[in-house]
Amino acid sequence: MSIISKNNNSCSHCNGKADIFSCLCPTELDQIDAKRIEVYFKAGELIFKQGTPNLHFLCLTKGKVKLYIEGYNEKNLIIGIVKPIEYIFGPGIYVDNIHHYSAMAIEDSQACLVDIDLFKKLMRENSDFMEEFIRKVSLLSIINFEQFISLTQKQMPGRIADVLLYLRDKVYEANPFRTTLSRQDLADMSGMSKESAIRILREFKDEGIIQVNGNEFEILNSEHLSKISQTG
Amino acid sequence: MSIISKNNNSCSHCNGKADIFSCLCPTELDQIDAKRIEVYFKAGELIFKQGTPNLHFLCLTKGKVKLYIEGYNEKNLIIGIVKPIEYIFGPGIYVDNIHHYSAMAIEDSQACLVDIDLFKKLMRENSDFMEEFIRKVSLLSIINFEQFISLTQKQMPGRIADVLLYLRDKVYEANPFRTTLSRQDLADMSGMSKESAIRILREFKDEGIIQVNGNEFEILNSEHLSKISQTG
DNA sequence: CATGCATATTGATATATGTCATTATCTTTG
DNA sequence: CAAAGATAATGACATATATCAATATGCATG
Repeated sequence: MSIISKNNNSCSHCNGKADIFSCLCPTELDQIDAKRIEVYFKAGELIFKQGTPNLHFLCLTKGKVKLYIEGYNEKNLIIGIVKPIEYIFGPGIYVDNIHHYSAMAIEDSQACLVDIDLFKKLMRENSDFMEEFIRKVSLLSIINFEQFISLTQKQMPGRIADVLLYLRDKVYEANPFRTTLSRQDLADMSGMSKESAIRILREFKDEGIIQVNGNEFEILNSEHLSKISQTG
Repeated sequence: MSIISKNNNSCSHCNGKADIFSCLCPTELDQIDAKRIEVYFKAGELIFKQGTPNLHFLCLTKGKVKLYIEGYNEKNLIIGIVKPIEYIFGPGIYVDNIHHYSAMAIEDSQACLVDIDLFKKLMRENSDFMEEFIRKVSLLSIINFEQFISLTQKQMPGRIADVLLYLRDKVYEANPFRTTLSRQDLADMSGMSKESAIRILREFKDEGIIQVNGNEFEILNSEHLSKISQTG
């Protein structure tokens, strides 16, 4: 991981896409610009680990990152995949300054790190910015509830369907899509064993609902998949 | 449900226990006092329902309330039990003004309803208050993660153990404790069928880990129960 | 190109958990 | 107090899911 601060890109460059920062005036953006650190991560590299101090607010500008809770018996639960330009920040910021999940690059990635204290200061000074932030936190929480219900009340086919639809609609925004997530990752997203995930994928393939070729997936029958998602 | 506004109690009366409001100055508290509505709910009454507009921030002053997501096939997932003096507010406040879970009194309860717009206004004006609010939201999120891991990675005995420890330590703060939660509720807290919950409780009883008498529970072997919680 | 290592796949089997039917217990109500 | 309705408990059984072992496939490395 290599650190390059203050390169030719600036915060205002990201600003167009990165909604939350559009609440900040130029002076405020400059403060962030002056203190932000730009970091590159290779695919597979750990960005931060659950349990370590949470010192930065992170803005992903390139690549993709998986967020996962490290649970019991070496099992992980992937709670989301982040793509540019989106933010990575944990609930620990205002509680205990500890990361409550881990983040790992699943593609070569680039991120800006903003000092948490500066971030908090701007929040206090700019209530539009603050409200946008709360909106983001709240949205995360709502998405969380959905995954919660999916994992606790649906059977395996429904959960795999949810993962496939999530990847197509929210992560890759394409169909077919090629993923760098392993089968183990797909299992960690749907709360089941790797073998079970593979089996369900094969069933979907046999039924003509999806096409699978290594890491390339294509959803052929969207309606059927949505129905499986709903009937659990 | 009967509504009585502006009774002899005031916000400052609750203030001592209700940390978040201690950030407000008397003038601000008066604004809330002037607009708050005090409501009584009988055990079993619905306080608000998932999907309906979220117009109030709620402060529970008496009784107990269960928060639950209404999922598929009439199945509910209880995400928490609230006791006085704690707050009830959903992530919808800053997103879509919709309740994303339902709330039901499980004991005769009393709550103060504060208009969401006034609440948001105070948040904008008082950044201490705002930070306390975010702290609360974040804490909820962290607790959520824990339940998430419990439900997705532990087997039934571990999940029931978690529920029992939660009730003893966080809800009733007593041992033995008497609950108004039904077996179905306990099942909804641990993501399993009512029958399974009953079975596990009986096993714990047979092994001398707990004592059960109708709705009165006593944890006899705390260490063993914690171990079960940890080994999943 | 061969070798080794990681990942993916498959099948057989064990286990956890849900469902259904039945009985028991408690609570309310007339 | 009896009857009825809810809730709780139990057992038999079906099914979903994990585990384990074996094999296959892809991919990097020398």
